[in-house]
Amino acid sequence: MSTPVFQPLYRQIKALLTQGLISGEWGPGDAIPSEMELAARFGVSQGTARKAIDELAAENILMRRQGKGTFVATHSENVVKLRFLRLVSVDGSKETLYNKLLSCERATASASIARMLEIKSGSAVIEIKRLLLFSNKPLILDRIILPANAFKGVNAERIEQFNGSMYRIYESLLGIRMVRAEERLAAIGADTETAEALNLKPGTPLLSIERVSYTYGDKPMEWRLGLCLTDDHHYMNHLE
Amino acid sequence: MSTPVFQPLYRQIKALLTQGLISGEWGPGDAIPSEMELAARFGVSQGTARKAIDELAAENILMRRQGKGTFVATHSENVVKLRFLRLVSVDGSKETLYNKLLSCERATASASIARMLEIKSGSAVIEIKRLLLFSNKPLILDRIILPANAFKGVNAERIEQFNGSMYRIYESLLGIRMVRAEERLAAIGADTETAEALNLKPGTPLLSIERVSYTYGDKPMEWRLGLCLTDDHHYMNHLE
DNA sequence: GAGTGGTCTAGACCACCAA
DNA sequence: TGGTGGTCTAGACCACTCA
Repeated sequence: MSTPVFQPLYRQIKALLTQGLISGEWGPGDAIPSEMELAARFGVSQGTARKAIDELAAENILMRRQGKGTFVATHSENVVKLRFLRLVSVDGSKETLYNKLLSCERATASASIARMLEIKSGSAVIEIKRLLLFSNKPLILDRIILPANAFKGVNAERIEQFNGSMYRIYESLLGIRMVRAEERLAAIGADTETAEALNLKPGTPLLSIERVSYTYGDKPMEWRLGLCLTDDHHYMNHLE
Repeated sequence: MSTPVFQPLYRQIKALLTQGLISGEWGPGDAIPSEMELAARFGVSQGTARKAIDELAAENILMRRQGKGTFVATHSENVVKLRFLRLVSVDGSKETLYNKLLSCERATASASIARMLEIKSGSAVIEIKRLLLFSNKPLILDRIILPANAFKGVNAERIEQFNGSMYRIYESLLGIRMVRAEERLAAIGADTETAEALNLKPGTPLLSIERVSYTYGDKPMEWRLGLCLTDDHHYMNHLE
C-alpha cells in the first residue's frame, strides 16, 4: 500500500521533537531539554537522542551551543540573518538594506498560488508589495502572498515596525518559523510597472526569483516573487 | 597566529581519507576499505572511523551502500548525473540533452580567470565553447576554461566521445573529480554573438550562470559561463 | 554464511559555560 | 562546581548483499 513504517529509533525521536516544535511546546529561541533529559523522557540512550538532534541541527531547525544547551533556531540571530537572501554585491562591499512598503492588502488566491500554498482557490490571502533598497538604490521589487487565516495581525504597521524582516514578524507575532524554501529562477524583461518601480527602462533584464517557504512538516506558508536588478549584484549559490 | 590545530580524532581521520583521495589511492568509483579495516589501520574505534566517513558522505564525496561497502562518489551514476545542472523544464517534462561542440582551443588566461582558477595570469588554458540542446532546442551557450597543464588530453574528440559530459571526462581521463562548485547568477541581455548562437534577438533576457568547480582540498579546477534561455526552463534551488 | 554498513547502548572523559 | 554539549570506546544486534 504505502511506504513501510519501519523507522530507526532516532528518527522516531526526531519526529517527536518536530511534533513539539509544531505544537509550540518550544518556540523560536527557546532551549529544548538536554540530551539526557530527552533520553530519559523517551526511554532511549543519550546517543540516540543525540542523533535525532544531530539531524535537526543539520537542517538548521535546532542550534547547539556547547556548554549551554540546544535551542530552537530563529531568524533573529546575526549569524543567520537573511539566510534566504542570496544577493551579494559584485565588489563585495557591505551594504545597508532598506525596506519600502508599497502596499499591504487583502485579496483572493489565484488557482496557481492556491496550488503552491496548498489552500483553496479563491480563499483569502494577504498581498504585500515592497521595494528593497541596497545602499539607497532600489534593487528588488517584491510581491509576497500569505494565507490570511494563518497570518492574522500582519499589516502595514507591523511590517514598518520590523523594518520588513518578514520572517522575524512571522516568528515573533505568530510563532511561525520557516525552515526551508524552494526557489525558481529565470531571466525576464521588466514590464512597465516593474520598470517604473525600479526606475528602469521597460525590457531591462531582471532576475526573477519565485520562492515558496515551508514551515515544520513541509507545510508551505508563503509565496514570494522578487524581481531583481543584477547589474551590480549576483545571486550566489554553493553546489555540493 | 593562525587557527589552533586541535582537531577531534575523527576529523584527523577525515583528513587522512581526503589525502588518500587526492593521492589517487582510491579513484572515482573504487571501494574504500571497510569501517573495521580503517579503524584498525588508524588505530581508532569503528565508531570514530564511521564518523569521518559520515562527514565525507554528507559532502557527497563518498557513497555508502549497505551490505556492499563505501565507495568514492562519481559523476557517472544515474542518481547523481547532472548533479550540478539545476535547469528544469517548467512543465516538468523529461527531456533529451544533446551537446554540440562549437570549438576547443588553446588560449591564455586573463587576469580575472587566472585569479579564480588560482593560476598565473597568461598561463596556458583550454577554452571550450558549446551549445546545449534540450529536446533539440538550443538553450545554453557554454564557455568552459581549464588550466591546460592539468587537463592534458582533453580535446574535441574526447568531448564528442563522452557526449559532452565534462565531469565524466575529467574523472575517466584524469581521475579529477569535482566535489563542489560556486555559482553566481545574474540576468543579462543577449549580445549579438550569443543571440546568433541561440537563435534569438539581441537583448533577449538570459540567465548568466558563472561557475567555479573545485576538486578535493578546495582546489579550483574549472571555470564556466553558461548563458541560458529561461523561457521554458527554470533554475531550481533548495534553501535550508 | 560471511562481510558490509546501520542502529543502539552504556559508560567514560573532555571542553565550554554560568553561577 | 555542576550542567551542557562533544568525543571516543567496546560491544551487541539488525539489515542488506553476494557467493
